[in-house]
Amino acid sequence: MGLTRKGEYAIRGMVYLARQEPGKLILVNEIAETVDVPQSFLAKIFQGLTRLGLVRSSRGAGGGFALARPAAEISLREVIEAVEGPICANRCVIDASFCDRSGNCTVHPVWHRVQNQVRGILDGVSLAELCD
Amino acid sequence: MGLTRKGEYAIRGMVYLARQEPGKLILVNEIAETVDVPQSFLAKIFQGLTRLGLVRSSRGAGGGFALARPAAEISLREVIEAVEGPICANRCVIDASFCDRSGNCTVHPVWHRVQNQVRGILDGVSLAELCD
DNA sequence: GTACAAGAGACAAAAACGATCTTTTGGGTT
DNA sequence: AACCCAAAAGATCGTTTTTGTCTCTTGTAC
Repeated sequence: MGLTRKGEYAIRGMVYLARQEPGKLILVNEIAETVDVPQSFLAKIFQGLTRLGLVRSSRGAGGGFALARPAAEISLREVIEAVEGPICANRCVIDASFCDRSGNCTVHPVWHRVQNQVRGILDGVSLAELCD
Repeated sequence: MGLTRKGEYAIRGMVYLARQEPGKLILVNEIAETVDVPQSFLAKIFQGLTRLGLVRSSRGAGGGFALARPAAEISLREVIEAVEGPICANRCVIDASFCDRSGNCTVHPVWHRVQNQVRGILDGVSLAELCD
C-alpha cells in the first residue's frame, strides 16, 4: 500500500530530466548523484523507462538520457506505472482467479472506485508541474 | 501498491461476521472454512482485530468471535488499516527523513491528495453495505 | 477438572525489494 | 580500424516482507 523505492527514484530522476534543457542528454551518473539514488539502481530503472518509451537514450561518449516527450506531456501516472506496474487496489480486480469465490464480490466495486480516483489524480499531474 | 492477502482475508472474515446474527459468537474455524482462507492465518489476523477492538472474542467452549460494534458502524478503512497499517501513498508522507532532500518536495502534495481520496472512499463504505 | 477455543510467540518457506557487478552492444573519436 | 565511452542486458545476492504453521499458554463453560 505505497510506492516502492523504485517508483520514488524513477520520479526523482524524471523530474530532474524535466528540469533540463529539452533534448539535452544527461548521464545517469549525474542524475543519480544529484537526486541521491544509487547509480546502478537508477541505471536499471532508466533502462526500463527507455524500453517503455518514456525517455530516449544514446550510448557512447556524449550519450545519456533525455525525456522522450515534453515534460508537460508525461504524467506522473505514466512514470509510476512504468516501474511499478498498473495501479491496482487489490489483486482481485486484475486477476479474476483471485476473487471469484461464490461468484459475486461486494467489495469489487469499491476497488474500482479507488483505482479510478488514484489514476485520475496521477493522470492530472505532469512532470512539468512537478518542476515548480 | 495494493492490498496484501492479510487485508483481503480480514475483509472476507469481517464481512462474514457482519452477515451473522449480531453478537453471536462464531468459531474462527467456521469463518476460515467458509471464506476460504487458512485457519491458522485467519486466527492470527483476528487476534489483531480483537486487540484493536474491532471484534470481541470469547475463549473456551461456546467461544468465538463477533463484531465489537454494529456492522454499519465499522468502515472498510478501519478493517484495512487495522491489519495493513495506515494507508500511505509514499513513505515520504509519513516518514519525514525519507523525503527532505533539499527541503522541498513538489510531489508531496500529490501524495496527500491521493491518500485523502482513498481514505475518503474507504471511510464511506461500511461492513453493512458489503453484505448486500 | 476437563474439554474447548482463543491468545501469544517462535519458526520457516517463498516472494518481493533493493540493490550490485559483469559482460555486451552500440556510438564517437582519433 | 582501434579505442574509449556509456547505456543494455543479465546474473547474482543480501534483506525484508509476506504468508503462513506449530506449539504452548490462558481463560471459559460445563
